Amino acid sequence: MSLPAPRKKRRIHFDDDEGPKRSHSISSSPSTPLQKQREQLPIAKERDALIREIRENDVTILLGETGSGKTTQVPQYLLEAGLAGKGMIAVTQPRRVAATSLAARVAAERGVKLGSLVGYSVRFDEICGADTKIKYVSDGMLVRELLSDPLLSRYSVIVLDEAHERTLRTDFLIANLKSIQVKRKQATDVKGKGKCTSSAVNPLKIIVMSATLDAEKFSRFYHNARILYVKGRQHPVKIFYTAVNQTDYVDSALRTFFQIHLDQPPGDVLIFLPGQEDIESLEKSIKMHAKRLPVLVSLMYASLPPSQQARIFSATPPQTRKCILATNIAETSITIPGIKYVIDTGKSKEKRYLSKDTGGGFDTLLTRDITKASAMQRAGRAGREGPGFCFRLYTEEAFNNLAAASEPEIRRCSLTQSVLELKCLGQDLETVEFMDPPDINSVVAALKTLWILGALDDSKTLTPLGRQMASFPVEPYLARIILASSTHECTSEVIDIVSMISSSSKLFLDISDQRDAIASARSKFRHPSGDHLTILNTLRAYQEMAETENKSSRKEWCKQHFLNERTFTEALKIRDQLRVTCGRVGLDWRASKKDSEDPVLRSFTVGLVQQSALLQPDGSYKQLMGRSVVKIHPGSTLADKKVPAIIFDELVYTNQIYARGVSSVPRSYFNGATPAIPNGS
DNA sequence: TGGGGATTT
Repeated sequence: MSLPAPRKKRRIHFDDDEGPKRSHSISSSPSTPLQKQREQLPIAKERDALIREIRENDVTILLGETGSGKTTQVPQYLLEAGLAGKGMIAVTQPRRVAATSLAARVAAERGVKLGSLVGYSVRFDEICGADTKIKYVSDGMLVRELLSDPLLSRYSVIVLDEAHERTLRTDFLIANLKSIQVKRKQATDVKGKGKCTSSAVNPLKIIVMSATLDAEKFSRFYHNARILYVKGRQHPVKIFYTAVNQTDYVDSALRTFFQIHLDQPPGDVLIFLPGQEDIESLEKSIKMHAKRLPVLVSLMYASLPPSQQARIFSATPPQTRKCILATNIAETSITIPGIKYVIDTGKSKEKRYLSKDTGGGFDTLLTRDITKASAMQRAGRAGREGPGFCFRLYTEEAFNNLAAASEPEIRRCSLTQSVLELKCLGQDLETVEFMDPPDINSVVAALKTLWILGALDDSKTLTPLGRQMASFPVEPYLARIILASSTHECTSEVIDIVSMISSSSKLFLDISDQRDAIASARSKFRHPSGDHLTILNTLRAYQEMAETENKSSRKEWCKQHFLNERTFTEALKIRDQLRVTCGRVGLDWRASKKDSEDPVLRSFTVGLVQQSALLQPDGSYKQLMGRSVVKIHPGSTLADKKVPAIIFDELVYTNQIYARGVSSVPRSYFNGATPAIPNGS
């Protein structure tokens, strides 16, 4: 290791600052009755004013600091005030785990069984009944509901929580709810005059809840809707900045950690870093310098094996300080108890989709400065259980120059799926009023992709094929592959692979210093054509093993092969869902050409025609549709192989443009794969 | 030779 031991004279100097303070709710003592706890929440004082405002206005913006209790209390206030009427109250959340745990909490507060008065609905998991009035839902779930019920008529109030996160799906809902509210108002007016007796369409109330100062923007979008503020309940977090800019944030983090470790009272430390590589490097440095002063180092990032993730929750032994090195997974998704000190490098990795008019576009993954909102969120992690400290490895001036909030996803993501969903609702992304309009190039790229996939015709009209594609809960290109498998009679195999690809957890675990062992453990699954059929082999091996083995041996088998069992369990749920959808659109999911790989690869080529490249005379791969030279990702079974043509699941630009999820196909498969393939170029 | 984080009738 090249990092020198931290020495006194090279201490990093932090300026003391009385500025931004932020922290989180005090967890209530378990002996207090739930009703008492409810009354003590900061929002309880505002109850009557809140109900009055919401009753009088169609849209309300609620700016509530963390710990105010808005997410659990507002729906109950609405219910108690009779504002739900005959309909339901929906509360959207960007993350499924939030939706399920909030529902459980609110059910407990009301003393009812989960799934009766209070329920939740997320993918694969719904606990609701005929008497459910408050329903916590993932934002994606409500988008899907919109496709079958364009007026969302079951709901009388829709609460969009965590709106400041600006997920693609929340923005999609914000835009649609605005026009739904108008339509439902018109329907109610007409009904009131006795001209309509059919449906029971009731007016819709919208409540947008946000934790940052974006409230004005939400208000402007909804005709200057009233903004209500609710204070949070927080422990103070003292913020420190560096006196000068740091050039090496990993080295700065190391020095700062030891300054805390040597000089400061007990308390665990959480260090925010951009990615796995920095985390592993800092882990080595800390361990090397911590010989005499015990430190328990644990790591936290999404692709870390679950068994190692669990370590961050273990109790810290006496006389030891726990130090957690994490990506921004610890910013919102995971709460770690016992943190008193936060070290913030001010960096994170950000994925951004670059649409190219020449091809399918690609994702970039670059280390960037965080936003002010993110910096405040990180600092808040030090004050959950008591007063805390946050050391920012940048100057106060640098903080002041950070962007207030990150760009909404609608300006960073591929819009292919959203355009298809809007087409199903009879709308166009070009004309729908969004809070932040998408980049026109992204819209054009999405339209082009959908046209190439056959979802839209030459006049941008939704085709029957496109409607079928939209009914599958996977990305349009994967839906196209499933539909193509019907022609090639291999839907069974294709659905197996598509389920694995669309699982959110990575199948192949990676531990940097065990790469050789990993490669040999997995070699038996390897298929010569590449990653798609290798995934199929792996799934088949898992299922064969799972038929006879119990839970702990299954876990052991996955560990031996460095595979993530969560990927299999999630994929099997997705597969069930896809099989049901196949039945609904008239596909036979049992169709199989046993052990014949050609039909499978032919089906994939239909959906991946935009994600393909041809071998050039100089040995490089160049996009079939597009001008970029791409390299096969080192993690692929085809890395370093030269084959005439490849198809791939995605392109990621880091240092080079890498193709991931790669298979080799004959060039002839591209002939007539879709009507859109340019001749001979 | 390399992987921020969510999510889908």
